[in-house]
Amino acid sequence: MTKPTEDPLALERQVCFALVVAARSVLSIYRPLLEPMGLTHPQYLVMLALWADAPLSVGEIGTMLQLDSPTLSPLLKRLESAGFIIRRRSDVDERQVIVELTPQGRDLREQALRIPPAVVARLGMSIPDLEALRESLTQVIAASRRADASEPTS
Amino acid sequence: MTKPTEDPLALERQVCFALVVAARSVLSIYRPLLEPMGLTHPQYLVMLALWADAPLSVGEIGTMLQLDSPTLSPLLKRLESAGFIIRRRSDVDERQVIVELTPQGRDLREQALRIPPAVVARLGMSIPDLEALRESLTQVIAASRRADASEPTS
DNA sequence: CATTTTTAAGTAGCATACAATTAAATCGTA
DNA sequence: TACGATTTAATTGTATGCTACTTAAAAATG
Repeated sequence: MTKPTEDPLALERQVCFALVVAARSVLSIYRPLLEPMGLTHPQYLVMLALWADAPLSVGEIGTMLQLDSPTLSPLLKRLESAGFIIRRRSDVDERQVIVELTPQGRDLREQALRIPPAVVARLGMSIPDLEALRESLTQVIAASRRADASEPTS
Repeated sequence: MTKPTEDPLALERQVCFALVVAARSVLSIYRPLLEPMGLTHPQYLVMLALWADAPLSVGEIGTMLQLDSPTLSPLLKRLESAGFIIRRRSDVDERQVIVELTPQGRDLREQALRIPPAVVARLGMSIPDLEALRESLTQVIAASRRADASEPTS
């Protein structure tokens, strides 16, 4: 029974504040689980994309993860020096860089299978609650994308 | 009617992926609105905390925003050189640094009042939907904090 | 009262994100 | 076919976040 504030700038009313803190909080649960695998969370997301559908171009990974080349390029370099992926220029279109899994990168999937259940266990939230949250977040993502699309280009 | 995948590592099933992308997407809506004020989103959050309850120590801001001193220190320096805040050592406890608003920082609140409605407008989501989302996120934050608290300390 | 422990900020180093720019390859079209 | 426009990555520079460590001050303890 918290008294509702009328202040529109109250921290506890800001959806984006809740969003940012929730993301950071959940990431802090992933971190110790991913660390033994030698992956950060963004790197883990790239690996998820590759396990689902390798090989992928940098651009395709960017579309799937909503990340740009300035973020992906150094990240992919680190994944390559870790031995999980290989990057090569496409023969068909030399502008594109194709990202492929190494056997080592493929093998990592085995360990990754333990991550989602471990996260759910540590969170202690019900699967339906998490499902509902994911649906809700997907709506926000769609809404944001619409907003971006209609933004006036200078 | 998307066919549900049985793959537990499918990107579209990862709550944390949705969380991270949603946060980034909504931030991209704030960015052009905050830029004319000369604020980034984390800086905006610090200002919200100060508008609500200045003066605050660095530690108090960290508690409210769930941020540590390594993040806050440089951020506060930038807010200070922008002329929005002043930092001074506490007289009572010289370990603490007290953050105070400048008149300029106080005045900025006027412009900030336009931010929340502008974000809601651009998102195009209903207030009840946003409220429900915020509630849901607050649950996740609480769950994460419990998980962190119970984490075995090495 | 002296020493140890704890606490509050800050610094150093690393890994994202993002805006702006660059470089190279491809495409479209005259 | 030549050439300007577009596309794909990468690079540069700035601002978070986080881990590990440092410094200084306050608190606790013998």
